[in-house]
Amino acid sequence: MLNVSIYVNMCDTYRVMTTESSSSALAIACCAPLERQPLSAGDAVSIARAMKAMSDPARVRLVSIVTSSASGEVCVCDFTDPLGLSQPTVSHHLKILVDAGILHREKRGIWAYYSLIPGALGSLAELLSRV
Amino acid sequence: MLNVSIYVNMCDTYRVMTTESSSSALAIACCAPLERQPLSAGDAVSIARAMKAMSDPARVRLVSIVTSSASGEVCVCDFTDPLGLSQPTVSHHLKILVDAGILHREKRGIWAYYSLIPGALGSLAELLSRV
DNA sequence: CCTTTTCATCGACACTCATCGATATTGGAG
DNA sequence: CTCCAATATCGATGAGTGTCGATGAAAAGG
Repeated sequence: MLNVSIYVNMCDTYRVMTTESSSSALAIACCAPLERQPLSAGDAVSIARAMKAMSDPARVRLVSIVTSSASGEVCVCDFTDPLGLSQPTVSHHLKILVDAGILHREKRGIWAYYSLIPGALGSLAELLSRV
Repeated sequence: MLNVSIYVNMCDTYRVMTTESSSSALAIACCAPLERQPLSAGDAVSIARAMKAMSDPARVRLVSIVTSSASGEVCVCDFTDPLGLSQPTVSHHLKILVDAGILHREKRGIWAYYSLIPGALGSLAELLSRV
């Protein structure tokens, strides 16, 4: 299917004019030249996906509880009470954080222990600097 | 209304036991002590809100186009074509980025110029390090 | 075997959000 | 003042998401 843009502005007309002939029209146009190549659509999706993992207050607190733990390992039952959320909801958020590569899950006996993947938050911050 | 937790686990029972009497039950429990205080609910909401602003691929690309611009100023008409989105949708995303304190909007004549607020992305990355 | 405990998954619901077309608003040009 | 171009806002809609209760899965113990 063809991607047809309905919204047409004169700004694009100015761009075509300036690249093909004179540059006198640039002064009154709004089009700004690029200094470097913007992020590709794929890179933007990756960055947005990583940010979305930390875009919920419950998940931010989950990560905070892990980083605040002395042992670095926290089991699910330690999350439910301080957050005031049900156990299925906590498990749901933990899964999102694991899928995003932020938390690590290790099952030992009955309990599931969650720990922070080293450098995960750092690489998340580094992604922001690349935008 | 009273907040009643339906989900009850023995882990909490262990915690009460250890704080009130001996600590022999701690070894078999899953409860981990805290090294420092986790983020408050309010702080978590603030951080999550900031992250949500960058949790959409279109908004990530919008910011990237601004930072890639030689002049540092980009008008709306420069956003629509590379993103393949309609003009109302682009305006919608730009408003979210402005409200989040990431972009600055300046209306000059017919056009609206958007520029990056200095240090906005840096403080966003700094927020992550505080989790 | 059966029971208990922890945790994940499922199904459903309400709510939010990204997107668009239509319309309003603003500012320049004639 | 009238027309037009650029942008913001509105209303609607379909997709996504957070939340929960109910249920399933797995492990430990009797």
